Amino acid sequence: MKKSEQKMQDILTFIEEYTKNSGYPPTYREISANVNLKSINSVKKYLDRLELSGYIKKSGFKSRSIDLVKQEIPTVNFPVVGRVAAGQPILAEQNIEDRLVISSSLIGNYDDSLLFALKVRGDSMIDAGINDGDLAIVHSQNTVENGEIAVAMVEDKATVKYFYKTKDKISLHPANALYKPIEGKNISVIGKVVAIIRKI
Amino acid sequence: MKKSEQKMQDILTFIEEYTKNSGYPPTYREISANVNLKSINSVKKYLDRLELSGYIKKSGFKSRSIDLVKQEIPTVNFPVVGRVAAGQPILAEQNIEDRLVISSSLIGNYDDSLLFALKVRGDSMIDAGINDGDLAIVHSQNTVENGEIAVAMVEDKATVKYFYKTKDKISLHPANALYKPIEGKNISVIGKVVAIIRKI
DNA sequence: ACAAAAATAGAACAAATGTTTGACTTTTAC
DNA sequence: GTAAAAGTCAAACATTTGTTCTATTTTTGT
Repeated sequence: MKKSEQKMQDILTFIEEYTKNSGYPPTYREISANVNLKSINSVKKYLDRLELSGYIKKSGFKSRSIDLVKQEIPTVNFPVVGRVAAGQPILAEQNIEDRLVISSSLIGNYDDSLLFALKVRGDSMIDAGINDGDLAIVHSQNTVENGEIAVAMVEDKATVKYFYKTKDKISLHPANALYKPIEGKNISVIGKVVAIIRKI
Repeated sequence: MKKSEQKMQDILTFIEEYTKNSGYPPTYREISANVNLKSINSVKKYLDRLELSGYIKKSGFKSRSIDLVKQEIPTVNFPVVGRVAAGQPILAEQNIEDRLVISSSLIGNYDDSLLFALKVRGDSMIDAGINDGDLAIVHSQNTVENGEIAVAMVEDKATVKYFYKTKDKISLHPANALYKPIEGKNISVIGKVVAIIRKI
């Protein structure tokens, strides 16, 4: 590696760290002081190269206007809801216990604002690999396809089950021989389980 | 709400958006032009208030030195490794297929740089709720406690199993009656499974 | 409605920051 | 090894940018 390429790398690293720590990018002089370059002009030349190479973007004559064109990992940000009370909207302020972030690629291509997480209670879905205490990532929707895992409200309580619908009724199937399917008209789907997360 | 409090809110929002879009914070004049304030001095007074209230931090006389004291959700960032080849270090460049981010709170209190993820192959751990295709988040370590779920190298292949050690041998137990435990001396633990993620 | 307090405006100022220039030194490529 | 290219340095410059000051207007609390 050329000596100057190493310096280019050093400068880029310094900009990244500085920006992360401060919340704003460094000045040319701050860079020069930290990468062992006594000339501000040298810094400018390196920054010009970094811009040409596509690592940063600058806006001429503006101070601290180094924009790192970083390849951030895309994420989704969603609330964890605690008890789901009937009547209330699920995402009401008082239901939200926490907020989490995960890579978008870990779930499907869903709208960020329609996602929420719910702690699974009980072992009724254990044969589907969903254990008591697992966190279910749920996409809010009023209907799901047959065979998909749904979150549904049954007698004012949220439950996670396989969803099946025939022409005359809806049934929720557990994945555990110890439990019986739930059937009835008074079942409303509130979402589809799109991912499961378990802390071990 | 007081009129000036609304303006304070507007300014904070503008700073957040500007910073997100540009990668660096706005100048006083840019703020003044965008929140309908013709005086730069007014902007300064608002920023002073915002700093007193703890919403931002400034460094006197520095340009664009508005640091948003945002309450970011803490995350960990780790690689997804593909095939695990024997001999090579697991985290070698060529093994890394992707990088993911998840909230720190979803795993234990582990060192960011020792985490990696591995796609689970087979159904040998299905009774532990770990299915074929699940993503195991693994903490690199050379030993685990009895009963914990480990990633171990067996005949040059990585496998996920319950770990048990007696005084004379190590055994790896599947969670599936169809499989038999693996025993032997030629077993090396490379990590402990700390979380499971499944995309449905 | 009124007085006090707060907010706004405009201008001038000083510090900082990016740019340019030219000479010198080191590195690179043959 | 040598010449060309690239990198470094220092200084001067122009622009941007935060700060300060004073007067005026608007808002607030009673």
